[in-house]
Amino acid sequence: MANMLTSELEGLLYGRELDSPVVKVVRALSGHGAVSTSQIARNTGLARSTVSTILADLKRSNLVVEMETRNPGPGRPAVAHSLNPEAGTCVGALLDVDEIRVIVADVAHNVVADLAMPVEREYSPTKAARVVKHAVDTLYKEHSLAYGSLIGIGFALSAPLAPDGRIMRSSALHGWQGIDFREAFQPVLEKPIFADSESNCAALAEMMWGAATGSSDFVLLKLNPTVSGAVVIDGKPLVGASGSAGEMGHIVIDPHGPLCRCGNRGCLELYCGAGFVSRMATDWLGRSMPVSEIVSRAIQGETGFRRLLADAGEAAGRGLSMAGAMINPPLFIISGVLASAGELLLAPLRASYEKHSFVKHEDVDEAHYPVFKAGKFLDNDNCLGAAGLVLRHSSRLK
Amino acid sequence: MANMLTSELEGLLYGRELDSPVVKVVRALSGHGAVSTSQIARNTGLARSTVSTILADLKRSNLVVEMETRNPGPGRPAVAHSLNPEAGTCVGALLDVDEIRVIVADVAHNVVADLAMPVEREYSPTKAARVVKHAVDTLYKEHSLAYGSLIGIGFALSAPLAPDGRIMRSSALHGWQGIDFREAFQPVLEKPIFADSESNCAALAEMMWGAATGSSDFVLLKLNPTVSGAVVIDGKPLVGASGSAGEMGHIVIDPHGPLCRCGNRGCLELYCGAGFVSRMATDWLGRSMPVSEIVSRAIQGETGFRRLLADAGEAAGRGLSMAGAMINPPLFIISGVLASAGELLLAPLRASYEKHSFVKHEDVDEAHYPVFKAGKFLDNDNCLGAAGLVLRHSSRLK
DNA sequence: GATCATTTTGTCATTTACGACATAATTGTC
DNA sequence: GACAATTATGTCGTAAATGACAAAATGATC
Repeated sequence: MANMLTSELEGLLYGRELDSPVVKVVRALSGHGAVSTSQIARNTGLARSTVSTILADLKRSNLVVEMETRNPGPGRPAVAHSLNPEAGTCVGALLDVDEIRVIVADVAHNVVADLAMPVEREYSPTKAARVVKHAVDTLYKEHSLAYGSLIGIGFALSAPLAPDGRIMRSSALHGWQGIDFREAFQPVLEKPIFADSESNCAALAEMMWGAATGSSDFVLLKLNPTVSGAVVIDGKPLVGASGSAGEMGHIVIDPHGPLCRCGNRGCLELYCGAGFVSRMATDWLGRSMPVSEIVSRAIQGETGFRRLLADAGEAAGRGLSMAGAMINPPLFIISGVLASAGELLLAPLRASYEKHSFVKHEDVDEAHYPVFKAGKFLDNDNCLGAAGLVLRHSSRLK
Repeated sequence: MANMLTSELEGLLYGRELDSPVVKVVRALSGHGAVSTSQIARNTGLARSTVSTILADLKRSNLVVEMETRNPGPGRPAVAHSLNPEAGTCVGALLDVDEIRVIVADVAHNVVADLAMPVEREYSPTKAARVVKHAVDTLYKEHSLAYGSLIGIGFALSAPLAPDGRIMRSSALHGWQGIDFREAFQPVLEKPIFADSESNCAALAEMMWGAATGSSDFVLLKLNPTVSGAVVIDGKPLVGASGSAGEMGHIVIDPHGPLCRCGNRGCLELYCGAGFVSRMATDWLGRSMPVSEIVSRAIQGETGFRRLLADAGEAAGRGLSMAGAMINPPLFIISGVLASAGELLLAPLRASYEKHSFVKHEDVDEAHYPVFKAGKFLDNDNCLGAAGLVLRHSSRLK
């Protein structure tokens, strides 16, 4: 049964244009939880009648189920639709420096299973493919899921992926340069695969279910030990000529600054990454302290730690002011560990952005001035987004 | 006769969706000179049959004419199509600080007439509309063109224009903040009007007829007394929340640097604008010298002037490395007065970009590394692009 | 010089998305 | 409780874009 549904779903999703009406509708459904026909029509720009017939097809195939909802205002109450969780499962896999993490989600994007595996550094693509395959097999067996229900696997890569599907050099995935991702992973996994950079996946997660819901243009900045980011234009994360769009952590803000792991001097990462905060804390305390503890101490009111976060926010704001000048997005999402500090980070960040920006707050009315928000996901944004690639099936491995 | 054609053209162009097949075809035709049916199909992504029928319509209305061409390889020779220059005229108008410039071009984008008028600073929108109207009337009379053949007027603004059509504060067009561009200009001109920022128009010109022909993703940097720029993604120049996307001249590269006219410190403009070059030359010579002369002296081999241009290139490269990190475009176009120095500017610029970039040349193969080119238009790029808005009719005043 | 491969072009039946209409289900008001 | 107002939904004819087919016009090959 589930198998039949899955093959139908595959037929409906793949083999189609990347922006065909069907895909748009599924995309809209995969975003918000329960949506009515007319809402989908408004969101996608399609005609109501088109959405209506498509939904009828999807319901006939049991891929979409109805849910009853209340309407606040007058008028006929809307029928809420959502993807049938039983229709299939997706996998999201993160390939990080020293860790491979796999999550299983149903079509409605509820996380069903989660498995993080440490791996020795400098692992090979072949190794990675085998590890993922094994993890998926294990998880499906453990949770008694049918492997046939798996409709696709999305990958979040800690390396740039060029538009042609080739992996570019990165410090995280060593020796992968020049490898064709599809060729390396497709044979082992025997399912449709999708991939994007780790930070683009994170942006996708925030756009579909997080702080950027409903926004199609925003810039994401992730403040972890490494600082990365993504630029989303018109609902699509920018890829770039070599797949490295959004790498804001390595904007050089001081050519005479300290040396960065990337080989340049004075990269933004050195001034607003989690590494900066923990290094400063160590200097101050004489001992090391986990970043999460630094943040919670700051929240509890310890001024020293607050100042550290403010300094990081100041630098981040300066970095984002550059994005503001070039891209001028209506929304900035700040995520990563440091973002859990909330306003302690955001307030100085906003002030610094304003200070270093060309467009001042008074130059424009409120509606035209960018909004700064903390991200919703702190831990598994990239895995979640990778799973999201499958249903959204926006990625570059056809 | 011309009038009949024009009204037909208007009917075909306006009243349609902004990306309807007809508009796409006209757009393709307005770009390259002579294109075959199948080439248009490939460029636009439309089916050959669609293009075929549309072209038939356009030919019947005399808006498109055939030209014979040779084919190099085997196969049936292609029939080249191009817009009929007699079908109508477009106007491009630049509203600058102390100058209003108007050009008239035919539908094939040959410039028919050109008129630059100095105006006193801080002129009002009403004044501007009247001046443009008067200039257009004069030019059409002088060149014995029928006013009825005018199908639309495009404006290049020296101010940000928000997506909703409202003008934001700028140092060039004083007191225009909050004005609805359409409301202010439409009544006076009685023709379809279009508008975009000056630098976005310049980018459009480079994309349609200049150094970025065929590219749909690139970053433009204009090195004039003011330094501006544009970011083109997917064939569309970014607008931004308040219309100030691409304002790269005011990225702060040194928070403790000298004060900039915009009120910040250490903006990029101060290190790579034409103002920087002329200021340094004045210091050195003890007298002022026009930038154009500085450039030609440098070309003739005078090392002092060469060094000045190299310094500007160095700074520009550093600025562009930030665009590289965020956007990672495959192409950078450098235009403005300084770009006439050619490799004297570009060589140090490339070196500096490479030095300050995260993605090094050796990290990727040639195909994934960005190309740096000088722009094709030095003087009237913005006017030309403004006229281009009309046929492309991509702009935000519906 | 005939044949093949190649590329372009136009036509036509099929598919597809849309706009218009009619209908359904609720809230608020008199 | 009836009626207007409002909003959502489904159906159907129409317009439009497409894919498949057939034909045309060349260069290359034997």
